[in-house]
Amino acid sequence: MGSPWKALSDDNRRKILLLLGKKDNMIPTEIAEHFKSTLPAISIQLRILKEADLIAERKLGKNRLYSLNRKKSLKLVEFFEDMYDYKLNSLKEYVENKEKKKKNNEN
Amino acid sequence: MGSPWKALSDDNRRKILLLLGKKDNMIPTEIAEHFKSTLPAISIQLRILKEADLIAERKLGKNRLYSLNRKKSLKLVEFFEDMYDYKLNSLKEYVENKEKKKKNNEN
DNA sequence: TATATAGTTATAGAACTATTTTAATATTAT
DNA sequence: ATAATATTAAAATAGTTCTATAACTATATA
Repeated sequence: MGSPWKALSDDNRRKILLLLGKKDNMIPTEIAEHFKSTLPAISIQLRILKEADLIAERKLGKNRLYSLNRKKSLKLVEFFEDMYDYKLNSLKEYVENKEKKKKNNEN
Repeated sequence: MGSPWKALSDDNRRKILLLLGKKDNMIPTEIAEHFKSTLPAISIQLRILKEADLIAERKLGKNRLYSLNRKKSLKLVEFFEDMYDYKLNSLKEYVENKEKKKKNNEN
């Protein structure tokens, strides 16, 4: 398991996360269209994000679908909570509800 | 101005931030006591955190006092908000109140 | 002024990171 | 089977980061 903080430290990787925040189940080719760099480069960034558990990968035919792992990102927000000695329950509840809704919508 | 995400990507630097979250106005020597590494190494980590605007430096005699810049950290939480398309007002208000209290206590 | 203290800066080596090009693999379609 | 497509893997290169040691700067004190 790679460090999620290292994974977040790259501009392109954070941009990928924002893309996946807007749209789940994107394929590498589609993601690469938003960047200047090559598909192999994007593939590596996706692997780093996956190894940091920030995104999830699903194989479907010859495609690989990538989606945000929202729960992991929440873990990172906990660092800021610790820094402020503050509990951020509202965000947790919000995301957990959103996850449930998503599951229900997936046929 | 250095990248705050790069600054956060190092374990020791995040540990420094947690230390400063518990106690403001720490000096490098005091911070270094919490680590295995040398004072020059800590000094460089503090510089990186300062250049990322995550901490503030104040000179007092031959000492340098370091404190968290809570507002900057909040900016980073906004990234997670963007990813979730969610506004985290409660945390903002909390930290802003805390800043005011701190200022009032500093005679 | 001399000395001690607190801290930074310079430098060098090891380890890590990112990107590109080229090749390899897996799946689907013909 | 063969070709086409989507994607990862490998190898080479370039650049960055971290740490330690040594040298330097600034302040305080005797």
